[in-house]
Amino acid sequence: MAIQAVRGMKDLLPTEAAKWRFIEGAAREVFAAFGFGEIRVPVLERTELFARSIGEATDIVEKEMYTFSDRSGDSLTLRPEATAGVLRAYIENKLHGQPGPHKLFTIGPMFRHERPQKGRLRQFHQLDVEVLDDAGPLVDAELLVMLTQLLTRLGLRNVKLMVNSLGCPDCRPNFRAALIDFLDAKRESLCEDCRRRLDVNPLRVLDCKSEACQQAVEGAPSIQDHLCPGCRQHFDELRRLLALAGVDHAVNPRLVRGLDYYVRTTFEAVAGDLGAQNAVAGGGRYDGLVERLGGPAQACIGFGAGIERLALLIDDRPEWRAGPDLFLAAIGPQARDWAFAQAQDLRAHGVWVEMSGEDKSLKAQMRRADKLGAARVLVLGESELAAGTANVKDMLGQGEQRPLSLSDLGRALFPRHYNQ
RNA sequence: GUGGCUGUAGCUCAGUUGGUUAGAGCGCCAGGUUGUGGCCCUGGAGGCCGUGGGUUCGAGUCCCAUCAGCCACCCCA
Repeated sequence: MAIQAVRGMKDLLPTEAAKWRFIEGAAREVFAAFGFGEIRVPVLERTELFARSIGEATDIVEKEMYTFSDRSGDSLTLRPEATAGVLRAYIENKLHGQPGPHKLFTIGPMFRHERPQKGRLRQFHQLDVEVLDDAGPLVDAELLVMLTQLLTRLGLRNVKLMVNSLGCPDCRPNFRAALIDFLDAKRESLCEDCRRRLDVNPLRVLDCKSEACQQAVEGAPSIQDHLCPGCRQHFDELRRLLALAGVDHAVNPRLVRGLDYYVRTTFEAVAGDLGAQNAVAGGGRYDGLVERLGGPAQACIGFGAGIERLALLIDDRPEWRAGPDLFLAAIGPQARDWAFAQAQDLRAHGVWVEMSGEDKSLKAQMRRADKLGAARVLVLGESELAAGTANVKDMLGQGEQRPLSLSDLGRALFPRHYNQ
């Protein structure tokens, strides 16, 4: 029995990888325009880092992390998200000593032991963006503009941006208390999960999918009515700036986040045609986190976007399947030797060349060239070799052929490649 | 972690109430003029019917277990 990939871990084949390069390339360009620098951090961190940042009581930390002891007995964890590691690196390398704000992005795999389904894998990949040491609503707005530009660049329509404010340590407790008061009276009509949530994380009851809960939640107090003046002003300013930048969005007072560290601005980009796992990007402000991880008190904001989920929304493009620039169809040992040597020279100039690895009939070689999607084929036999001239066939059009001197083939066919 | 559906050729799938050598389309290979692809025709290769047990004279078809995939719950990107 052949060995299979670990559950929830997927191979990325060349065609799919091309799509990923497109996504990552677009992200790099957009992020660069907003002044973000790349940071690469380890995939393994000390378990404690995530317990402290994400929150002990979250599902992620409680039951979804890949945690193990290494050979020296340290408890390590494959990162379930990127922010904690980036902040650790930020603090450890004392980047906070430099004048801020610091804009960082990273791209890579995350790991969560969940049951796989559409848009959800155990190893998945995120584009992750963080702005450190900036409290203002202007950065919040810029981050959302950047996300919007990225989605546009990727050709994604039918993605909705939802924003909310979660309040801060000053005002959230009030809201929380009001919410618990309200829900407690309806405890009986809540689903089993939500009765548990009521004690652990009452905000989550708000976005429960069960109909009973949706009804019960009808008329519940809204965080939007409980924001303290500071949070209120922050949120209003954010919305004003979003309007100025022309960013379409909706305020969703029930939008909550699964990680404990979020405060104030939170947001989520939701794709209409993705099924149940429809959040394609999500993030928010985490002002107290750097301090909690042992750094200075600095306000920060960031978001993560799921590459797999973005990829599900993007159709293949023909340019990702482009074929060789030239196929060398050689007949006979001498022609094959010449073609072999010529191929290496063309490649040294950056031309994509293919030739048949075996001594096949010309017909077979032509078929091969066609299958590969070669733009042109050079037909080369003993007589052409002797004459120093061979036909080049255009495979993309009607198949016209024209004779070409073999002595400066590369320069004649690919002047751009040869003139630099 | 819970529930439902699915697992037959490289891919997409047929496979009658359990009954001989398991099929199709696409793809692949070769040929259809001696040195020219795409369309067409002919031939060919390729399956421990996910895996392990069981029932039966006989299992791709039935039962159990297991693994994997999909979808949903949950959670989230």
